[in-house]
Amino acid sequence: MKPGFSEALLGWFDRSARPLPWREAAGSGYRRDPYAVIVSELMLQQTQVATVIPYYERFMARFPDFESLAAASETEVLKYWEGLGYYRRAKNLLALAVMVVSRYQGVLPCEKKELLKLPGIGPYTAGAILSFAYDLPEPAVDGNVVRVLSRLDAIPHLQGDPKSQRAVRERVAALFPPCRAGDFSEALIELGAAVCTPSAPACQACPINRYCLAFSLSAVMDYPRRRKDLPKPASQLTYVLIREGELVYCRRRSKGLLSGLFEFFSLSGKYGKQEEGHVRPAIEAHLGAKVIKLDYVGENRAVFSHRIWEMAFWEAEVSGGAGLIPRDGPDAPQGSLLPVSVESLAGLPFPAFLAAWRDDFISRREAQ
DNA sequence: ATCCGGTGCG
DNA sequence: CGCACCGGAT
Repeated sequence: MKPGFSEALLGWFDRSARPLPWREAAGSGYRRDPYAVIVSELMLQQTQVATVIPYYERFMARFPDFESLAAASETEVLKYWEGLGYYRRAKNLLALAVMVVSRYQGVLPCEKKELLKLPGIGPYTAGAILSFAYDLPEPAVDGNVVRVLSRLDAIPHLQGDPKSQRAVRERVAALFPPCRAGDFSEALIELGAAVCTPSAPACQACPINRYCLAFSLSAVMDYPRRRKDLPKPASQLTYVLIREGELVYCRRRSKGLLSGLFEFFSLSGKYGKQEEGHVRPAIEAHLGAKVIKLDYVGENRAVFSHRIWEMAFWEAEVSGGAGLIPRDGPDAPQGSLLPVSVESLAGLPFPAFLAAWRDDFISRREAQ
């Protein structure tokens, strides 16, 4: 690399870095608080900065350190994660806090090998912790950095490809300046997020464009190569928000997609406005209760990384169901419905596409 | 409608 | 190494 590269990047970072809540200086010898780095980096996996900011603020106010988080219930942690997606990250974060408190006396290790043993910590996040918190010259290679380096060297890396990630890690390791490792690491990511963006890079404003091979070849958009996404199979289902008096029947998904989150009663198959004649007997058969009132609410789609759900929403009022429902508490196995009071409904974690409906339902009940 | 993205498992 | 895992921005 020509001389002046890291100076140009760091100078731009000093002028332009956004003042993000997790970039506050830490006390006590760390560049940044390791706990704050973990929370923000777990949230930032697969998720945009603007989305994360309010979640981070609420989470850190409620769980300010490993100890407070380790003592929390999974349901409460998921509630603070509600709407952020990829809920396994929240469960990993809780498990990590428990391990840090029980096995490391509340102090995060500062060795890559140890960090990689913790749940939710892979090569990127380990590098981010080591460079952001401990100021060590460990590469933190995320999608931004792969893109920046792919363009800088005009190497057609394949996004998400482990071989490309490894190659970029080695390249970044060789680029570290003699000091300011943490700032350098963050600057590469910041540049990818703010300047060297995927579809509309601001090359004219880029502080390192004179070092960029793809720019000099007028071929920036050729790098990196995008992985072609697989087709997403669609499935159809029907959700029914069943109310009996001041109770709503919910269940908790125990594995796979959205596991740990709550949902309403569901049927496979999408039954729309015209198919009340199928929905009503299905509810009555499952609950052993009489449906007093049944309203079609609408339809919705949930697009996941690998599949699509096409859904119809109904609301039902029943009587005579409560005696037949096992009252197993919040960790009841998947499939068994439990009655939840309308007041406590807002405190349970639901996937985003149901949370909006739930909140609308609650405000309609309050308006009465 | 399309684009974007780390970790962990088998 | 392919696939499972979400939601918001554009």
